[in-house]
Amino acid sequence: MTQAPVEDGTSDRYDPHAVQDRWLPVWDRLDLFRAGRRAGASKMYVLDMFPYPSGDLHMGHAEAFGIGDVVARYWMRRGYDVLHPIGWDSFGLPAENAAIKRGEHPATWTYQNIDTQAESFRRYAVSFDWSRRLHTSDPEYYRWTQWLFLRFLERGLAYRKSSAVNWCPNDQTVLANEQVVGGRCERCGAEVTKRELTQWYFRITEYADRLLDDMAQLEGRWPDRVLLMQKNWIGRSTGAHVDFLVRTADGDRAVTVFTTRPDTLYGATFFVVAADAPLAEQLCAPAQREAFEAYREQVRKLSDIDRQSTDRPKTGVDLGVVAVNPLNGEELPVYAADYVLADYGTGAIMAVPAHDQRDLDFARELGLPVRVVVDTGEADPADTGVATAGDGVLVNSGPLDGLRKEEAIAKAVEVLGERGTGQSAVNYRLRDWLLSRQRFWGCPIPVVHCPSCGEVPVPDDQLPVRLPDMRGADLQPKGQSPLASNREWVETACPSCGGAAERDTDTMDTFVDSSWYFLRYCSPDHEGGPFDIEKVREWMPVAQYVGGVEHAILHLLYARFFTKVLHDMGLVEPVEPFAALLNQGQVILNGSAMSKSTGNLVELGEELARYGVDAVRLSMVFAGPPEDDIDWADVSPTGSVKYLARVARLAADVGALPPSDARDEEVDRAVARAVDEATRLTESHRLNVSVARFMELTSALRKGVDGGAGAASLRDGVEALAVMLSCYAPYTAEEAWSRLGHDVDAGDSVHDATWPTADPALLVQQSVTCVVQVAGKVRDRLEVPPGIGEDELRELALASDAVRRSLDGRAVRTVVVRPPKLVNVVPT
RNA sequence: GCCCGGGUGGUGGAAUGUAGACACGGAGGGCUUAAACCCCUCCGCCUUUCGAGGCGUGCGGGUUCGAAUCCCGCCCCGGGCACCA
Repeated sequence: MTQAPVEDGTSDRYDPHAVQDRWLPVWDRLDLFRAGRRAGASKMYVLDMFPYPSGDLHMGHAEAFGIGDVVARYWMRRGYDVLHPIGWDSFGLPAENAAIKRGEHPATWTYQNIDTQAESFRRYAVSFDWSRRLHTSDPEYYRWTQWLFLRFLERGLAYRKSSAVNWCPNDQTVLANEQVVGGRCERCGAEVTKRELTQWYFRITEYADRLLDDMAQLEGRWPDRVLLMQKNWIGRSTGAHVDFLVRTADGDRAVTVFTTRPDTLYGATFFVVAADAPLAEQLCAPAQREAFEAYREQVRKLSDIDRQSTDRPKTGVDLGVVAVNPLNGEELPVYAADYVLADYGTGAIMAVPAHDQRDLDFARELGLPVRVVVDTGEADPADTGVATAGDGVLVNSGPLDGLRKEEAIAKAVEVLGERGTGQSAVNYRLRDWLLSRQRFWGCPIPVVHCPSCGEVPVPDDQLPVRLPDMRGADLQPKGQSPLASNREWVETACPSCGGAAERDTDTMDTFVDSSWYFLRYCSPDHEGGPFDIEKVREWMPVAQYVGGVEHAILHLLYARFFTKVLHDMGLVEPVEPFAALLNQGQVILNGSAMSKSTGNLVELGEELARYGVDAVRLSMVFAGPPEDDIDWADVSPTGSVKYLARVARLAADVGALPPSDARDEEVDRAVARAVDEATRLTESHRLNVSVARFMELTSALRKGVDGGAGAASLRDGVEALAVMLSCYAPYTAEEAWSRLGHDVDAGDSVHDATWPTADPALLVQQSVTCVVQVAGKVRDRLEVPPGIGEDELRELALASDAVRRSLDGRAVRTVVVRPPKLVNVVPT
């Protein structure tokens, strides 16, 4: 598989593997990337989303960490004290599943993979500060995950409730809303079903407003689409809570609904309760009980996917009771239906078929009346089947008649308020974060269930609640955590009364672990708390976060939530953890995602063996903008190898030139231009264009060498190139640096060098190409001084032969002059 | 269905008043006993008297002296949400 080194036929060979073998041990010894090395320098935190240890690194890691490394190294070269840590998100389902399959312990599998990945990262030459390495499955780490959980519990932000939850029948565990994608389990793809279970939640909904409003700080620094996805996911809608009185067999009962359209209250012609909500059962008249239960059974059998399919006809059942409209006293029939969701709003709605499509569909299905109360100028929904949701003038609405929609909403809320039957309200699509999992390989929930004291938190000084070893035990998922079968572990003394009690047997969602790891990196060995507040103050927030868009509404939302809670606890200063975010694209192959199961796969290890680390890294960034997907079938690592060999050859040639002070203005200008542009381009993450500038500079320097240009200029130019390239292709840059005569072994590494600066005087061009257009078409090009005046340029342009020829005798109407770059001559 | 993002040579992609930088790929040439490596030239489409001319950034309009870029309407591709009242 390994290709013979590229023979360049001239003075020097460039063998990428030999270069790697030469410099890697030297770098290890020089310890170049430890945060805090540059005392007094400004601090900068550059972070890559930490990996999950499944097998060795793959092409996706190479892309993401390659980009992150360019960013980190760039700021190091710019003189910043950069924190660029690495760790592993090492709890989680895949470890457990793999372990079950291989009959191994999850820890064995996990830590073996971590070691493999760590060694691969080292060879891939990512500029990590290895002294801060952490694993979320270490007791030293999860002790503090538990500590944080207890703080959330104290603040009422962690709680247990019984509810219909997402259940993955394959993984045999509950899932958070965020982990259900299109009705399927995010991990395994199985269809998710519902189960009524008592589970632990984080009250993330309490932070919904701040999660939404603080996004203003992130605008322009996070990708727009991530902000938009979070905004839609939180889904704030404003409207009103309205209290209806429902006449049940057991007497009258107030039932509140949420609506965004209180203005349409007079158009309500029926009332609907979610069939699977406890409320439906409570309201149901005895005579209808049998029909209701049959319907509810039918609903429960539906999978989420079927239930959510949009073109399914609306179904429901009459509950045999009526709800009283608080505005006009009208009695409305009450239905149970599955198009109303139990866990959004209050699980009950007032139905206004004329102005809501879903209500209209239901009304037409069951032959219920449709009453227009907002005249929008459109045809009657009862005839067309199309509800009118737009603005208009209120009709058939008593005191609201004649008002426009917005006015009517305000008026309706006012009237409801006066009568004490409603008020304005805000509702969110966001649900609380279900964090408990019925699986083994996770952070134990530090709570004890005591028959007399109830839920008792484990005292801080008894943390961590260690995950028992359970080597050899059956970890097969069976619907409750395997921990439950370990009686020795489960049975414990109540921390409060000392009586016999049982540990909570669930473990936490791994997204809890990853919601604060970036804080732990600031002081990874801290023992007095999850992190050293002072160190966090020094480094946070993360200046540049790099990771995939797949975490747009999972990890990124949770980490933002955690940071806000910790801010409220006075532990963290910023309210946002990640000041800037870069979403790198995916590496795909022949148009589709790489996947082991379909065999559509390129192994990173093989590519590295074939082309070398630098060529793979360079190909990744040169292929296109960082945020775009890369189809590996379209890239040419061979081209990258050739380019890197050119650089090494150039450095050898220039390094061999006899010492001289001779300069060359043309070379100096080319270098200054490249430095100036590459600086801006790297800083704005336009890495592919930056590489193009390096290639141009390389060609210019080659031309200089072959043409006998001044040695001092050539030497400065290759040094500048080596330093800039060191962020992109660290091995080759070091090799070039060494060939220029730097004693790397003695500590003079290119990775400790300073990013070059461009002399502004050299950036001023002596002449500029001015484009001369006639009627907007380019007819001539003139070389003019950059400071040329408008009048002078106009005359010069009008005197051009090409312009005269093109005008062909026509008179000139106007001349647009934009010195020094453009003249547009407009004929009549 | 609703909400985003995007359509530029054979390919990946550059370009905010010169469309196609930089590459990949292709053609031709140099070096070589030969090949590889390396170096040079050319490659959007059409016409051409070789001077140049016409057409071109998904399609159709518009604004402007000037539009790949801004606006309107379509078409296609990708992504997010999906009975959220």
